[in-house]
Amino acid sequence: MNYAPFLNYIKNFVDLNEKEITFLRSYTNYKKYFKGQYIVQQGEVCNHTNFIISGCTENFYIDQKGQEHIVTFAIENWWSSDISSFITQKPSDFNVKCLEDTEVIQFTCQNQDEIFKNIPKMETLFRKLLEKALVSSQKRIVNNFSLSAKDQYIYFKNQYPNIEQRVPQYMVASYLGITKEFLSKIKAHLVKNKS
Amino acid sequence: MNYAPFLNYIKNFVDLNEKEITFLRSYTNYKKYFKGQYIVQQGEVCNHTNFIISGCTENFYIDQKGQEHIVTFAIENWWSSDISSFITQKPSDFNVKCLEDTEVIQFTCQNQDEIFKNIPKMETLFRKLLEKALVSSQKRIVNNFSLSAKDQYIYFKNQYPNIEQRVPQYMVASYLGITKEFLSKIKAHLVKNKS
DNA sequence: CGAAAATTTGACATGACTCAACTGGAGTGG
DNA sequence: CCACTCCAGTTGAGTCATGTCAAATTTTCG
Repeated sequence: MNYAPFLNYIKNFVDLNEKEITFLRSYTNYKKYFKGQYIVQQGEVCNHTNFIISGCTENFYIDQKGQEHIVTFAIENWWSSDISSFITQKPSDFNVKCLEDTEVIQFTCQNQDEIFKNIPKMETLFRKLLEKALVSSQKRIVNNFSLSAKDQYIYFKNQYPNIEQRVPQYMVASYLGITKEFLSKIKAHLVKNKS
Repeated sequence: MNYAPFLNYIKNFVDLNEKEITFLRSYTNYKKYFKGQYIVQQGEVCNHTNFIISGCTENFYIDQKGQEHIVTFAIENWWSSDISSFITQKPSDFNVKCLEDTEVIQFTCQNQDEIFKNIPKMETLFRKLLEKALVSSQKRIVNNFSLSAKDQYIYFKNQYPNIEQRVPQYMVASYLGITKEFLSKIKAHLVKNKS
């Protein structure tokens, strides 16, 4: 079990003393998932928020037509859960699935409340994380408005340079909301006209 | 000046005692804007978060091609600001403009910090609001993936029944990310095939 | 090596956009 | 009260970005 990356991450934002760290440890736990395993399954309640120590997850759903859509990826030092299900404790509309063997630090909804009650700094941290997540979610909507599929792909590559090599291309297409065939054509076009 | 709706709103989530209410009042202020007035202008820092007592605002930006895109509307009991600029205190990419005469309760970034420091319940409230905002932002991305323009329009009408009558149709189109002409055609089609 | 999965390519289809012309109210001023 | 303009909305013809489907090719991995 490998707890240090989690504490290092937190240290970037707030300072915790020994007692707080001990508390935090006792209200979180380590878990290892294997490639292909589901952390959350559509229809089940998402019981944990997960901080990724190593590995990679996708968050996707299946729509009425049976088509799969990837909403987010998450890698080391990111958070992964279905926040909607987690906060309401109602069945999730999404799946969270491991694309690689994945180690996480996780906590339940009740434990999150305990942590926030006992370490208010942690609530401040989470509020700020949520602010940032909201900004980047809005940014994605804005890009959808203004950018062609090609430009959205370029934006994605710049913003998440580490992800493209780790996931198959058809998943990138799904994340961008386009077909795998069309992404393939975009890439062919980029190779021809640039570099 | 009309402060009660703000307190009523807060009372839905947390209980504040007299002292806390007094504190809150002294760290927020009331302001009235007129129809057409800008609360935030693209390029300026968004100094305030605004809670709308009465009226209606739009949050929009102008893209490279000079085209206007509405990102959000806000009406009574909603929050209105450019959160990205507010939290970073950097120039905003968006405009916030009043579509009607609009009364708000507002506070600055520093005052928000003071409020959270002195009334931790308020930070909890904001964390929860941010969670919900993030969920609905993600929901919009998901709808973009799965729904045709027509179905997105239907969804919009159901979710925001109060807004459509208050803003012109071309703004609804902009919010949905489609052209006004196409929305007009969608509506004609809906009238013919249903009702 | 062989099978399955992922990617590429091409022909064709379609949802949504563009542009331009038209309709119909809502002022505004004479 | 009419004539004029302005703005929002409608309609239609043509176009373009992206999707669909199917076949061919490449990569991955047991």
